[in-house]
Amino acid sequence: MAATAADSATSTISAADTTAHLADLKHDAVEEPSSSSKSEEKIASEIEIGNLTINESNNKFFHDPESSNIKTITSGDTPYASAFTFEELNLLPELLKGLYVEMKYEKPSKIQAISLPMILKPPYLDLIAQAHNGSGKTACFTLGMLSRIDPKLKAPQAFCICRTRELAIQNLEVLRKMGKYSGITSECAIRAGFGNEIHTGKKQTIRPPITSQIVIGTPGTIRHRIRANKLSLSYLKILVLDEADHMLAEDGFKDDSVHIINKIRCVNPQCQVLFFSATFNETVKEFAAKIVKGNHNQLFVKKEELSLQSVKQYKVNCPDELAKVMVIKDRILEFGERVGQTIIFVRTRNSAITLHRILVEIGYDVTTIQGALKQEDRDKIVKEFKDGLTQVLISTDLLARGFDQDQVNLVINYDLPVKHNHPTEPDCEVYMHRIGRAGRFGRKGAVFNLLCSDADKTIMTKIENHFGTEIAEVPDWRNEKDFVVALRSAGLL
DNA sequence: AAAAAAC
Repeated sequence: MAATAADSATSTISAADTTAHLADLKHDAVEEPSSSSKSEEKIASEIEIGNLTINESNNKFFHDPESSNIKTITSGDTPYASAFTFEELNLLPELLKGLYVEMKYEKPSKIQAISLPMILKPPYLDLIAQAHNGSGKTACFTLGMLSRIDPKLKAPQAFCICRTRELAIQNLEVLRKMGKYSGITSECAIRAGFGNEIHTGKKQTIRPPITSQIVIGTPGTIRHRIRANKLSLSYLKILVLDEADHMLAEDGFKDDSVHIINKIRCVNPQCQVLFFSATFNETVKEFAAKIVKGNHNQLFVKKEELSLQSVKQYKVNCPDELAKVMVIKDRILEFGERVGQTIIFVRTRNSAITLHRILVEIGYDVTTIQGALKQEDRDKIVKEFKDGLTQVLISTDLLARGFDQDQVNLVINYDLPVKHNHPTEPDCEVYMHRIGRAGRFGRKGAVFNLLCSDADKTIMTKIENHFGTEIAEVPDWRNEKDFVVALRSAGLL
């Protein structure tokens, strides 16, 4: 195996490498610096796949919430060393100031340490990057975009495509905060104003071409602006797909994403492409690898290691739907409200409306968000929740991915996520994203899965098997004490 | 209507 690796034109780096490692880059593997006498066994293992070399890397240098490994795959011959500090990344002083003063960052998280050198170092290879929920992916690509902008050139140089308008707005907020001292201009490209309202027939306003240096938007709008020649591709240096597995797989999103990428490749073949997500199933992984340019980098996490250690998962058997409602109100939220905010996920818009009505009827005030609401209402509900004015939010999978609110400690799956074309099969990716709304950046959290049929139990088991985890059961849905124990064991009470 | 984006 070592011979094949040495013979190949590829070189391998360890994400755990230190500066001392620079001299060692052509070697097959690097010892984990902190390893004991058993260091021989700790040597990074390499597997040859096609022209790619895989390197299992151990990185113990960051106090990251996750201790699990990120697998580095690199093709091409550019060596990369992880960044222990932001200074090593040769950022402009204005950006460093943004990181320290505005973002209050001290040093790179694990995914930032590994991915930022890959993003920022010529020849600016494409990157497929997977990392845990709440581990700092957004900062990776926002910093990547900001760093690559030529400040003197007032034209779009970076795009970020997001799955929902909420996510586009959230990412723009992060970018502007981080880039506060940089003078770099940015804007959202999302469909303004209307939700699902019917057009009034008002004449369209004539839109000027976009001059912002960074454009963050939803796929339909970006595609439309490009086609209308209002969004230039001529100076584009970097394209980011946030929640990339979703953007490349789901009906409606896939078409737009692929179309935009192809269009960019036509005009601007050397444009760097970054795919970021907490989840990449095997199918999407292969598809993504076909889309990126031949020489590219990949970072992956094993699905068994994707669960957040700081978030405790529970299942609760409920005899019927009413029991679910009672569990939410009288068992979980009774105590849960003291420890932070809660998101309750449901499967459909209708069950969001129904659950909202029932909870209000029995005297419990909640807010609800789903895609059929007008955009201004959606914005208001998100803002109230982010400002801490509301405590409990019911949501469809609209907020399942990417939504970042530190104070969310509790996630309740009123309905388990299932595949739309296969209602007996769980959607494990969505499950992982939902539970990732709690426990941001290593915070404590708890998830309650409410089950009320054999079908639910089967789906739950399939989820447990998929991630190789066992989910603890709350013994009796009627027993308040059982829930106190659960919350306490999650570190929340 | 699974939900989401958007013409």
